[in-house]
Amino acid sequence: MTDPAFEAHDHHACIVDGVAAVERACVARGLQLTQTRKRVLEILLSEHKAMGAYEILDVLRAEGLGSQPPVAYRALEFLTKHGFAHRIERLNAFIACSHFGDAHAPVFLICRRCNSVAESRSDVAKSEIGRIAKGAGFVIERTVREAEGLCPKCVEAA
Amino acid sequence: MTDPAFEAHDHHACIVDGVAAVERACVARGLQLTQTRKRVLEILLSEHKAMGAYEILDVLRAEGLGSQPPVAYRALEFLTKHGFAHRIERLNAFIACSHFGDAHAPVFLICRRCNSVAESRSDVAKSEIGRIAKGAGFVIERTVREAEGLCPKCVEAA
DNA sequence: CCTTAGTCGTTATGATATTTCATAGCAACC
DNA sequence: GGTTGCTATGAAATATCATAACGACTAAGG
Ligand SMILES: [Zn+2]
Ligand SMILES: [Zn+2]
Ligand SMILES: [Zn+2]
Ligand SMILES: [Zn+2]
Repeated sequence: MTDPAFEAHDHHACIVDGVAAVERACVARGLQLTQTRKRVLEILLSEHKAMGAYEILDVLRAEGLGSQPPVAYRALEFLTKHGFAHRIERLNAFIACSHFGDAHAPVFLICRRCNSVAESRSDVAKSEIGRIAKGAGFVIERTVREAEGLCPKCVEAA
Repeated sequence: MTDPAFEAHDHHACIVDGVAAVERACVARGLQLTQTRKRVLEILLSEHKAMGAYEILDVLRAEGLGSQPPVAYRALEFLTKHGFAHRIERLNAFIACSHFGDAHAPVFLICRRCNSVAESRSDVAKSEIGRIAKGAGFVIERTVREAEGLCPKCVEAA
């Protein structure tokens, strides 16, 4: 078992398919994928890495799509709110969702050497954090599960 | 099964015992629990809530123990580095460790209503995130596992 | 036309974190 | 005693991340 983010793949298709899927979802759910929102999604899809809000803003600014922080944050809020992107708490950064579809509780593997980020989905109910919460009578609404370390390539390189 | 953070307990003992345990550990490991470090630990222990660095700094400043951000951050770095406190990524804030002792991979339950935070320990190797990483050939060095939701009290109140 | 909800652009501000350079205290060693 | 190395501090500036607030624009529905 390997992960797209950690191995070679047709990345152009990654981007095209990702945008198309979100476009379909927005139509289906009556959401407006405005130009800025779409562009931010493309920027996030352009690499399997997490990008900071200001890094994204730099690109928008260069393209004349906005220059102030709220422009980027609003687009990111839209994308994360609807599950098209995720926020990586450990990095204060964002990444496009790579398990697109329904709502899910993502798990991230973050390589500290090459900065790649892989997303896995997981069932909170069956996870350890779910078990702990249940035992404590705690009702989970959202989870943050991120592991930092070395990806297969970087382990090999080291 | 319940959690200290989520139920009534002798909180004064919580603080005293917590400081005493860290003092012993510092002696044992040859670490220096300086006045500022000790005071920051006490501040963190004073509540089962996460506190922001500047919130802590305000207290230090009022007591003449330092007024600049690095003063608070250095003490927090010391405490987190040695496992006496943890950083809650979701909140950009810090909390005293409540499972004091050896190195561990903490799991946090964060109540969004009353802001209490409970810490559990867990074995990464046996957790879902560990299983996912293993399958991907990813070597974990650190994990962030935080659940946000409602604690037992707040569930009942709602 | 008018209203309303959503979006957008901008200014200003707040909150969090790091970098940099300089200094103080202390113990080991010669 | 003087030097060296180490750890902790102090102080200033800067970098990074995030939100509040307000007015203007626009599309959809009556
Ligand atoms: Zn996802
Ligand atoms: Zn890597
Ligand atoms: Zn702990
Ligand atoms: Zn609560």
